[in-house]
Amino acid sequence: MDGKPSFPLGPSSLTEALYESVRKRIVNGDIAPGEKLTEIRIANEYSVARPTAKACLERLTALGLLRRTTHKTAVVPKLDEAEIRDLYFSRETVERAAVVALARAGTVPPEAVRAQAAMRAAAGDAAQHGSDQGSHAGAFATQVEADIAFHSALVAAVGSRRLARMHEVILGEVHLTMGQFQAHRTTDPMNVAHEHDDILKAIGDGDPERAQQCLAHHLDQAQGRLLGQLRRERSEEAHA
Amino acid sequence: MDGKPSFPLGPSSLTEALYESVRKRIVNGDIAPGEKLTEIRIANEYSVARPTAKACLERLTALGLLRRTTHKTAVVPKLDEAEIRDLYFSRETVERAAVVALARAGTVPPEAVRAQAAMRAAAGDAAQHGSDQGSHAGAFATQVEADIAFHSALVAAVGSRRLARMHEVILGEVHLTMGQFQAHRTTDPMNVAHEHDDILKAIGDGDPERAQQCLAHHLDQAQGRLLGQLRRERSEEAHA
DNA sequence: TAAGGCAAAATCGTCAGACAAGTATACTCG
DNA sequence: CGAGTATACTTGTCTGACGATTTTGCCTTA
Repeated sequence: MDGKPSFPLGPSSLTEALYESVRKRIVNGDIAPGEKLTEIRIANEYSVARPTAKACLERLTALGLLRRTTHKTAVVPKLDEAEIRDLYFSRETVERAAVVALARAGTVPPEAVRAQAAMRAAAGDAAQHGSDQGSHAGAFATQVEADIAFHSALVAAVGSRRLARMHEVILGEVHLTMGQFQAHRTTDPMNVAHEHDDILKAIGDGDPERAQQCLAHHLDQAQGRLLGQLRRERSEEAHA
Repeated sequence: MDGKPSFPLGPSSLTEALYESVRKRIVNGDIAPGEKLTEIRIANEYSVARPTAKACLERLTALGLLRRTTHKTAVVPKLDEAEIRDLYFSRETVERAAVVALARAGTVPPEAVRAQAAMRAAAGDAAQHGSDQGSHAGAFATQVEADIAFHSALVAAVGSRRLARMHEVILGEVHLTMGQFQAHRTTDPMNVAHEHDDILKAIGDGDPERAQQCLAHHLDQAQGRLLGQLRRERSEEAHA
């Protein structure tokens, strides 16, 4: 490493830091949907060896954040309507199993409560800076992270390593769509926070049926916002 | 490649063939539970470059067939009771979603029917060669493959790429436990075939509730056989 | 002008060889 | 026997290279 890397890596292990950095850039739209991501580009931008860049791309591909087939350049996907539906169907499969298990145990995960508090704080920030576009973007990113953290915490709290791994397989795409479509902007963040509260309450009350209903409603709403935004973008393209 | 590889690779792409070969050796016990699997060993046994061996091990690790952490040698896992329970919990999460979706559509997957026929044929072979240990092992392996194919076909028939990917994450371990514990031997293969028939019938009848009950029963039975075998092995070890 | 073909460039797949870092094993000493 | 140290082994990452595949650009033809 004799060059000055464009995206400096921190003190943690190289491949881990590389993966995290590229992942973040994909999720936040810095590397845009449809954009090609070559091993050589990553190797140059981060001053790492090409095999290291390759491993990074392979990992991102395995987690749905990139699409890549043999002998072709990786590309950041943009999900269409059918894919969003499939994503949310699969998401619900995993997360329903999680909330049902938690409700049966009557176990409210502290991490989910913490993520919910972070979500409320971010929602408050968003309302406060409504007229300040720069801080608005920051608060929005925090909302997304808190939302992801909430759902991840629910799944993680079940204590099933395999359920968590299956969740991870789709979480990249979930995160990607939230970044790409920014559909969160089309609703009051407090609505999302209320839906989370409903889920937590049903879990705490030991009511598996209600827990899964609240979750299904919440995910339906989220999916609906994404699909609405997708249709808006498609209609804007048709007029351009 | 100037040496003669110990395990010759076919005409398909190198990394794919390597992965398949090592995966099969792990599943059939040729590379035994607890056994360490170094990059250097794979590179030598297959006459490939070490990075190629590394990529193979990483892929097997991602799919649960190996355990590997940073700076340590990969090892074939042997699942304990808690892990088998977790595996079957997660398996049921995915497969229940699949049979419910299929039953709602009243769609019996032709591939599942085909796998079921293969299973019956293998069960017939097992009964016929009951006293011939060599062919018995072959028929057993075919039963396992047919069983896996049946369940995979159910999930694949939903047409959800993400559900299939989540299933794949656990399928390696499912396959691994079946090979390691050979618990299939502790029941008449026709019992398994009947349980598959029940699932298919419920799907064909468009009865989601019955489909998931039949599946749950089937997986409970399978899990019970595995746990029974695990306890038998543990008690044999205690006496050795 | 548009389409097709071909050559060059770009990218990916895999390799050999090497050095650094981390872990495991063996040996020695108290 | 246990602890510490040295050595061996393995993994992480790199450089440089060759071969294979895909993409791009240019030229020719209809």
